[in-house]
Amino acid sequence: MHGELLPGQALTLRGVGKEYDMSMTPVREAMRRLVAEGALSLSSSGRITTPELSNERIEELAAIRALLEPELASRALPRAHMALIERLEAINGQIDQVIARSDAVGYLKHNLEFHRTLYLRAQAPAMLALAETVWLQLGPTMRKLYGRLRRTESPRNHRLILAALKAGDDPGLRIALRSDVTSGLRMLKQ
Amino acid sequence: MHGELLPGQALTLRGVGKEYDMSMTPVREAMRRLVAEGALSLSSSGRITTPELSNERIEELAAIRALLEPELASRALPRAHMALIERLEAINGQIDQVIARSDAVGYLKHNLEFHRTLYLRAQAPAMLALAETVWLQLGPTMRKLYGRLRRTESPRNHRLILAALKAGDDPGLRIALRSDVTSGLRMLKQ
DNA sequence: AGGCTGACTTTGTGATCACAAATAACACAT
DNA sequence: ATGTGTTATTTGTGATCACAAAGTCAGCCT
Repeated sequence: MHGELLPGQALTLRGVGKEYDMSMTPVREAMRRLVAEGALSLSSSGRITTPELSNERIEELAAIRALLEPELASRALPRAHMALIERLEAINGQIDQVIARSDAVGYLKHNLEFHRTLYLRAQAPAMLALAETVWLQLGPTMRKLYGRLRRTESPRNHRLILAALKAGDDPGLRIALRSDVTSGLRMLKQ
Repeated sequence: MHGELLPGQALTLRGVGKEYDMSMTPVREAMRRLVAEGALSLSSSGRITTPELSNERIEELAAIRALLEPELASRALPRAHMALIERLEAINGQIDQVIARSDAVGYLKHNLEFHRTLYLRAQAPAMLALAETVWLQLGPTMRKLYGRLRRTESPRNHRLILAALKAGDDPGLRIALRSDVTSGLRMLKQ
């Protein structure tokens, strides 16, 4: 999810098992789970790698984000008090620092933390779980294409989100989210 | 997904393994996958059962369906030729027969087949996978509450969907889908 | 130099086992 | 009859193993 792994990276049961000092069995269960969620892909011969997404798949996943995340934000809006907004602003500050260091993994991590912090207020666990599934699928690809992201865009969109939250402006919030989610991913294709 | 299992039903690794004549290991992998998708729930002690959904969860899952499925139908619309519409009409005929027999599992199966047949044309595999995840979570609950479903509603909504498909009416199609998806599930809460 | 065949290694699969935790069953006392 | 303590059984967990398929690599031939 945070882009620690690049697309196409192979993972072996014994290798990961040794890395975390456990046997193959629990690793298998975890891998199978991640394959089921689309976070890892399983070749016909059983080999497991991080997925290499086609442009069409990237666009589709972006469309799903654009569908789910404005809804999550909208549901969080009535419950978004000042304490939450302040926490989001703090996370935004961390994002600025991470961008300054051009730390791709840190950027992905804090950016997702911003979104998750907001969505947790939506009281919609199933919807949030679907969104996280999508993030998981995009992680390696976003890391690989981090250099192409217009990193100046993201903080601006986040500020628009915060402004809409403060104003209680639901349509504005939905638009800000859609544009935050798709502006980042528009850069990724090709 | 088809409601063969009722909510709260317990499943054991050894039991399912014996049923399908295999050892615990592959059963464990399958169960873990289904737990990850929300199709089964894992108690704190590791026991596995089909989920018993709260009213809030049912509403949330219905909201997700209402978000995803109109989008899938809309994407299928430009590619929906007469052959597809005829297949959907045939499935609708089977649904009528199944309702006459009050066959809950058959109803769920054919109803989902109707939706999946349409959505396959959307060329959006990730979005369809998310929709199927939701269906999987709802299966046992829909079966349990099948008696409460207004079974006369569903064929009418399906006819509205088919009419919108024939007319190439995108807004009408989206509305028909939203109402098909939510009218069924509105009955489920309490 | 390039491609092919062979042997060797890596890897996932399914099965089985020991173990501990949790559940179920049961007997007993009140 | 009901609650309680103990015993027996069921159950998931993690580890290990044999096996077959897949992948890798070296050496040889053309």
